[in-house]
This record gives sequence, C-alpha cells and structure tokens, in this order.
Amino acid sequence: MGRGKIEIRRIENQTSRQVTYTKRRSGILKKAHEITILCDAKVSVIIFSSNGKMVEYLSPGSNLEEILDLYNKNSSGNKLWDSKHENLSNEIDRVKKDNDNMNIELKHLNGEDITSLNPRELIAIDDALESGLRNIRTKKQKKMEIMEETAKLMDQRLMRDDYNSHMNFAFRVQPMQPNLQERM
Amino acid sequence: MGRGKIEIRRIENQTSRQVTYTKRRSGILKKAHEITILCDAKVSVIIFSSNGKMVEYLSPGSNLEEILDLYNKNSSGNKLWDSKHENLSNEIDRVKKDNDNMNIELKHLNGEDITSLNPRELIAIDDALESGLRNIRTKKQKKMEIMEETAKLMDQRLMRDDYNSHMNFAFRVQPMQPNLQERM
DNA sequence: AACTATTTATAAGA
DNA sequence: TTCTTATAAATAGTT
Repeated sequence: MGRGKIEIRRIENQTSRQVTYTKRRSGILKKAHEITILCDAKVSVIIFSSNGKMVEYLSPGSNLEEILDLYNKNSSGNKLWDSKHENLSNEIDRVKKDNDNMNIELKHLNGEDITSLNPRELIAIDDALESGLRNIRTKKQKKMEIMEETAKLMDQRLMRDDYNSHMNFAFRVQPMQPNLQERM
Repeated sequence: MGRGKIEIRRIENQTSRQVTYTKRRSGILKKAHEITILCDAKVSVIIFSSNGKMVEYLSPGSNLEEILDLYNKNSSGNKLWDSKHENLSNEIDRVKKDNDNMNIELKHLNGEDITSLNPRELIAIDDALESGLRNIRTKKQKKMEIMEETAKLMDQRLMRDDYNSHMNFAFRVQPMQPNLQERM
C-alpha cells in the first residue's frame, strides 16, 4: 500500500526504516484501538523499536495485569512470571519449615507435645534443659561477680570524687590561703 | 476500507461483529509481524475476543517475559506484578522475623547470647528451664508408669496364653496319656 | 512533515 | 461460513 510494493524483509536504509517504523507503529495502534471498539475485544500491544523505545496500547477498561492473568489462564502449562515467584515461594516454604521445627523444639523444651516421643528423645530434651540451666547459671554467676566488682570500683571512685569535691569546696571557700593548695 | 465506510463504534450485529473481529484480528497480527521484520522491532500483541478466546503475536526471538521485563524497565513507577511479589516478600519477612525470635529464644534456653540480658530476663529464662524440666520429668514419670503397667498386663496375658498353648500342645501330642500333663 | 500513487485491508454482498 | 469485489485505509516513495 504505497507507491510501490515492498518485500517483507528488514529495511536496510536506516532512515526509511525509522520512517516506516513510525508509520506502521501508529497504524497498528490505531487498528488495535479499532478492534477494541468495533468488536469489544481486549487488546494489549507492546512495541519496542530497535533502539529500545517502547509504546503500548491497552484497551480502555483493561489493565495489563488483568490481561496477563487471562493470558496465564489461557496458556497451557508453565505460567508467566511463575519462575520469579517460585524462588520466593520456595524460600517461604524453607523458612516455614525451619519455623515449625523450632516451634516443636521450643514446645518440647517446655514439656509440651511430648507424648509421641520415645525415651531416648525424652532423655535428650532433659539433658538439653539441664545443660541450659547449668550454662545460664554459670553465666549469671559470672555476671553477678562482674557487676559486684564494677559496683565496688564505682563505689571507690565515687568516694574519691566525693573526697575531692569536698576538697574543692574547701579551696573554694578559702581561696585566699595558697598554702592549702597541695591537692591532686 | 471496504464496500462502505464504517464508524468506529461497537458493531451491534453479533454475526458481522464476529466476522469483522476475525478479519481485523488477522490483519493486526500480520502487521505486527511485518513491523517486526521490516524495522526489527519487538512486538507483543495479545487479543481477547469478547467471548474470551485469546490469540497472541510475539516477535520471533523474543519471549513474553523478556518483553515484560523491558516493559517494567520502561514503565515509570509501579511495576507489573509487583503487588504479587510484594505479598510474598512480606510473608517471607514475617516468617523470618518469627524465625529469628525463636532462634534467639532457643539460644537463650541453651544459655547462649545472654550477655546483653538484664537479671530479670535471666531469671525468666531460668524459670522457663526449670518449669520445662519439671514438666518433662512429670510426663516422663507418668509415661514410665503407664509403660510398666502395660508391660505387666502384657506379661500376665502372655503367661496365660503360654499356659493355654502348652495345654493345647499337651492335649495334642499326648492325647492318649492324660496323666502326663503336669508340665509347665 | 506533507503529498499522492499504489498497495493492502476489509465491509458488504454472493 | 468462505469467497469475491468494490471501496476505504494505510503507506512507500517522493517532495
């Protein structure tokens, strides 16, 4: 449809390729719109020029997500963006499994849900609890000691500061007696 | 372009709407293909008829995921399928948080990572461990008792069955000498 | 960016 | 439906 017939093959001349692209692109978008109106179809057209610029047509009253949902429904087999979602889903499953395991472990450590356990498992839990208790008491003990130590040091320092501040006071109230300056 | 000019408005006649749809649909697909070849563009066309049947065109050497990735890059603002993604991501975060909390709790119960805890918290852990220990020992005890009870009952039953089977045997192998039955 | 000769698409009819 | 064909629309090459 033009001054001459053309073969459908890549237009080598960069300029006329660009011109043809623009003309035909608008043609397609127009047709897409027309079929939408004439036949109430839903149409999505996405066109990228060779240099990456995009234009799209979307039937009014549609949105691409809806179209792609329909696309997924109509496509047999592997769905669009499933691969992207699959990774996330897998991670959820993995983390949930961890979650369940820890939940069970916590319950066991609290003596719940243990009716199905065998004696060997019960002993393991008992051991874990005892070991935890030992650990925490040791550390608590150590902590207490450190705190007491610190408290003692603080106390000493406070007493010293207190002494000094008394001295300061003494100096301040008697500034005119330089022979009392032997303070640290 | 036809015997008469038509207005671009919904074709009310169901039949001619269907006919027009088919013709124009193939027209669009053809044009999509042509611009792909002539101008080496990338094109995605998805068309749904009013009764939900789908056809698509996709430039050879492309796939829809690629096109939609480009679409996302070219669309400013909120991306396609982000909402779906977001839901999954949120769930992961939520579950991971649970996970972390339980992990910390488990470590605390084992006496690990407790240096930052205050004495009140340490006491809570200590209590939890003791209560767990009490629970599990009570239940273990109960379980043992039940098992012993069961064992005893089984034993009694076995002994009785054993006796009976001997009786049977005795009767069977020495049916003719009833006075030799006094074995156990 | 406009123009127009020609091709192509397609509306209506068979 | 499918085929035909007159005509509208799109567009290739030109200005």
